[in-house]
Amino acid sequence: MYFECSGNVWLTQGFVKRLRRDTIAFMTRPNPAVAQSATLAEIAREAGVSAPTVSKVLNGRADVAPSTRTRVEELLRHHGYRRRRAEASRSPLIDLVFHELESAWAMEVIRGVENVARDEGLSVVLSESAGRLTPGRTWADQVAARRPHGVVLVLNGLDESQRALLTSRSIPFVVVDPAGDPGDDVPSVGATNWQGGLAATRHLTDLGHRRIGVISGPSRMMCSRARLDGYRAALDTAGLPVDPALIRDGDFHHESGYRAGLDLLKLPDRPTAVFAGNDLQALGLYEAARELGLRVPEDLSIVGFDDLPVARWVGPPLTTVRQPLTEMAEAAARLVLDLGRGERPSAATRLELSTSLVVRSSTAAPSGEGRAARFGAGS
Amino acid sequence: MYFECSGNVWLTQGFVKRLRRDTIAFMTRPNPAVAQSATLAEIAREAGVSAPTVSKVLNGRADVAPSTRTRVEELLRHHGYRRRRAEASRSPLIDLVFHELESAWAMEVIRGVENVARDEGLSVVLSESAGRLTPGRTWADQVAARRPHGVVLVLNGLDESQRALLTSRSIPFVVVDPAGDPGDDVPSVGATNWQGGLAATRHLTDLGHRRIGVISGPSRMMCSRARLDGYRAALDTAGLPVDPALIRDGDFHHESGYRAGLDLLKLPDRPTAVFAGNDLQALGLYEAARELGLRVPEDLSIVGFDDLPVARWVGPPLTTVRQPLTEMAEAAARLVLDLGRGERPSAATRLELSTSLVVRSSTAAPSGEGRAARFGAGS
DNA sequence: GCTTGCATCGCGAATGTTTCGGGTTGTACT
DNA sequence: AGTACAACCCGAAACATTCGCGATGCAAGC
Repeated sequence: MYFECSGNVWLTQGFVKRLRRDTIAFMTRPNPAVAQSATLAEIAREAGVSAPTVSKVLNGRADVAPSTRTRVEELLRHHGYRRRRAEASRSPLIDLVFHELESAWAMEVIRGVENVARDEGLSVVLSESAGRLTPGRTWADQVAARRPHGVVLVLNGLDESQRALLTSRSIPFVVVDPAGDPGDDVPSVGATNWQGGLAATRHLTDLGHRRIGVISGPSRMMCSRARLDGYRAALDTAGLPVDPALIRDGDFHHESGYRAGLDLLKLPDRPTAVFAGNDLQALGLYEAARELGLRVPEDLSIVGFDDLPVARWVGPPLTTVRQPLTEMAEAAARLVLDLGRGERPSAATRLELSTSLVVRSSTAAPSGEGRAARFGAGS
Repeated sequence: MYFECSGNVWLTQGFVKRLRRDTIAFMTRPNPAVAQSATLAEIAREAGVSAPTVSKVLNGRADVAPSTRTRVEELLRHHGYRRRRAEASRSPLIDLVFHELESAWAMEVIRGVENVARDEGLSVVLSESAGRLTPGRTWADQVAARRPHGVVLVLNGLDESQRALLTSRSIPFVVVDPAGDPGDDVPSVGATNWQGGLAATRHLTDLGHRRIGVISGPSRMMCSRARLDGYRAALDTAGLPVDPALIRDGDFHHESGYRAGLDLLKLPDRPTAVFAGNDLQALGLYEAARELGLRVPEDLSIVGFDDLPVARWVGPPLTTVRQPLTEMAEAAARLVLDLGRGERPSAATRLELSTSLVVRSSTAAPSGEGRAARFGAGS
């Protein structure tokens, strides 16, 4: 066995032993200047409580009076307390918290985090923040209690108190596809949604479409807005007007794609193509088109977003913007682990992986217009 | 707060306190007859080693001489050692181990386990057993190290040594949809696959189909075989011959459904209906049918199995056999937790949830035959 | 033969954690 | 006012686990 000593210097056992004997254990004594910070017991004494109480504070147990808790926390912070034994008391875990555990979307992310975790010998803890837990205990409490190496969050919003909790326990975290304001100084990983929306729409304008509808995601989510703006930019570039009547809101689920689709397709001057916002909404749109007897892509071109596995499997295979969800999750996991090792600048990192258009068979030139169909439906 | 006392009797705090005061703590003393089994320290003394050494044995650390290890293990077994404090030294976790983390299938199972876990204040640890870990450490080692309340397994096979490891750490486990021999005395949760295959096929015979193909799953998996046998039984009941030419093997993935579908549909006397074995294969079959210009359900009826969310979303919506994956996973999770509490007879439990046919729009009466189509394709 | 290098094994002491009984306080009911 | 009760809070003691070191044994080199 070897001993690692301050970074990259390795000492053999024999050397250490000789050194210790020769120097009469002078150098190997814990150096008070480097200050192994106080022990739990010392903190306790100073705070005028018992060791178990301090332990409880550290572990976020419930039965500590708020006043005591703050006093102890103060002292802990002041002393820069660190568990003396067992810095390995971080569990070999990485937490993955979804706001809502649904759809194939989540699966891709899970896979990505799983991959990285396995490489690092860690396991993945999955939780959903939406449903309520035992009252008083949020996901953050549970996460803090198990001391994982890091947390990957897929949330709509990050509560300030939860964030403080993680920070105080020095558990690093990264947000995937954050919905919040971009002003946040939270490290995050996303995709180039704007460019994706642009590419999707430009693909349609390039095919010759002039009336292009869009079903946007929830407007509170940044990614929806970015995609929508990409759509607008593409229309603008092509010299086409942005018609508010062709813009519909959805919630990224199948059902809303169906409803918004019916709306759009029943317009007197219906669009010949629709950018569906995501793949699930695109599937809903398929259904609406079927119901109205419209053929895809002959009568209606459709572009999705995400490139879920199912996009390849539906009929006709869906043209969509590939969002590298698995890679994004991998990047997030790696980033959070690096943060834990202190290997990254603490400057908030914002990583954006690029999207790419995947052309399949759900898009074609508009048939009813002046220009003849230029492309067939073949894949 | 209430105190539970031996099963269903609940005592109020006041009552307990009064009792304790009045009886001068006589009755509430730990009863030596109920024998809190030996502590770690006692075991250590008896074995002639120190407490830390026993601790290491318990936790499977490496640095214990084999002879010492066996001696201590012997004593532990002999005394029926149990952690005295901290029966809660089980982490508030429940492990969920997949052989392969793929497809929407897994997502449903995850959701089910998640639901139960949240109710119980536990978190879910997800792992995949297929890829290799750091050499020498299998999923079972990791699971054993974190002492979860239970393990839900979704595996093809359960290694004997891994099983022994879990048993020796008294970590209960349950297998979902086991692929192995039914002779196993492992508690498990499944679905009525045979009945499902029967119902799917009978639905087709009832519609008037006479040539019904089937794309089976991997034959080593019990569920595939059960579904196939259900298919056979249904044909038999309807007085139809079982034509081996109409039976194809798949691997439950989209691609194999496509290939097998092409095979079947190119037969000179092609089937008018196919039971696709599962939903993914049904989607592959859709694609094959599209490619050959066959309409579903007019020219070809298709029945799937599983009822994944996507089954509702494809065009036409897929008639399929609903397998209550989420409920199965919930049942498995509950079962494994009950096992951990010793609330179930140790007799191996085999739970089978029932499947049910969900008729959508991918099935109709055969059109080319004597009897006219009786049902339209509308949903 | 003696030293050196290295690995294995086990312990003492330090450290953190859990259990669970008891004190204190606030509240509702008599 | 008195009683009963439950919530809340804390600590002593019991307990498990880790750290660092020493002891021992083996093999190679001088």
